[in-house]
Amino acid sequence: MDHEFTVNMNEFLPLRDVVFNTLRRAILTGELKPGERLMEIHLANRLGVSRTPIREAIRKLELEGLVTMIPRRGAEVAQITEKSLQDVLEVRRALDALCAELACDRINAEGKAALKKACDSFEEATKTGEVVEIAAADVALHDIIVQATGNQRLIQLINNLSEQMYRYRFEYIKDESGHENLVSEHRMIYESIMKGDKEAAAAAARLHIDNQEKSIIRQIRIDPKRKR
Amino acid sequence: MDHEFTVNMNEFLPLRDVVFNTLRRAILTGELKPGERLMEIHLANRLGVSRTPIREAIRKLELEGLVTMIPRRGAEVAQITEKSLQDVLEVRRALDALCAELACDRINAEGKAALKKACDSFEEATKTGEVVEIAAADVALHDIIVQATGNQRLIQLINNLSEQMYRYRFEYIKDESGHENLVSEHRMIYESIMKGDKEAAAAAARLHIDNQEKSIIRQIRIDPKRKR
DNA sequence: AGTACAATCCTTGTATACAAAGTACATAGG
DNA sequence: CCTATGTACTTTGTATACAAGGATTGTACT
Repeated sequence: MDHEFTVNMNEFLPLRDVVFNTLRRAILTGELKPGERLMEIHLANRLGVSRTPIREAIRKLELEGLVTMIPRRGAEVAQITEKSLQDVLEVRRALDALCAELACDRINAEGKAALKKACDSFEEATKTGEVVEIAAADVALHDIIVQATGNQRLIQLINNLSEQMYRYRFEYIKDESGHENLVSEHRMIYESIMKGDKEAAAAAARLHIDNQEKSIIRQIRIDPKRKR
Repeated sequence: MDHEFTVNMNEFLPLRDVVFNTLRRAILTGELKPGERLMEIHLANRLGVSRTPIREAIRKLELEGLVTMIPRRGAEVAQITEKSLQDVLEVRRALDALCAELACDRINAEGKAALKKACDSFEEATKTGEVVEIAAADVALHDIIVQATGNQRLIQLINNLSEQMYRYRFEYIKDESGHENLVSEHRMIYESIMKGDKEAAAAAARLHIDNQEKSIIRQIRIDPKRKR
């Protein structure tokens, strides 16, 4: 089996961070599959570095929950179970609702302008039907809301939790039938924030996650990637 | 300046994990103070290990937000600002409320029994006035609720966020005047969960955090440890 | 006396060497 | 033929060596 990922030497970062980003990307895009072993020497050879930066990167991936350590056996890419996805989504539902509420209070004029634009861009994107474009527009929109909270810890946590589902983000966007729903959900969140209606914004954010959850769970059931 | 922490060699864990736990504990208890540099060779000598496990432990502390990396200068204990504490508490408020709601649905018979016992134990502890004992009873009670959710990700996140405030946990318990409040807040949460009243449980959990926040912020204002 | 420059030391970043443990395979015995 | 044991190999865990960058201190010159 041959992987195609490679280090990006342009980055002026410690090797451990380059390796960390590289491996994380490979895991999140599915290039490294759940259950696959991460063997230090192989990775070191492939990435052209020594074991030290590899090991340090793995420590971070470990704490992030993307790899599982097995004593004396090393790291492997964490399995994604339906349960673990539901756990993540359950937390995200609460935190996205919190984001929406906080954004109501804290978003400023330029944030509002950006949000309006992002909302329109998303609607445009759905019309093109380009999955990648839609996904990007979706991320951009949510990012504006998250950033508007000004809560660094919250921003970090949401980003981390979102990552856990990156492998499935295209799946639920591919489902064309959900597009009108996505658009109207975004509109709902957008309008609630504009009005400063925290209750409505939180409710809309929760509904948005609920629908994503349904979509993702359906995809998993159809194509159960979890081997064990 | 001399630190007294030492490794616990009884543990049958990789050294990196022993070091990680040791350093984390030292940071959370305030033994290592914000802004203090973590120099690898010194730590290695003090803990009787080589630099490798130290470095790997620091990578995890870095991702956990307990240390800050400065390029070519190494790690130092992360500063705690009032803003960062409020950020943490804002997230905890949402997640504790979520815990309370989920616990309403998911707590089982033995969980209920344990919760009742923990609630009584806490009340007992406040009567003794022993700060350490009160803190332990408080943790035990909250832990039962958190565990009752059965959501591993949520459990992990709450534990991590709680840690960020360990340095202040004694401060707000020392404040004797707040004890009746703490007891009644716990009772409120307990009863709401027993009744399965999610709304009330969530509200009580939020109130509980609100009061802790007030107490902690007051402490910080009195004794502003942040140097910069 | 103050400033600028240089040399040295300290610390991190990275690579490699060595030890221990676990696994797999092969061989021998029942 | 199946099982059990031993040996060799693979891989992690830990230590150490080496290189490079930054900071600090000392000295010389203005």
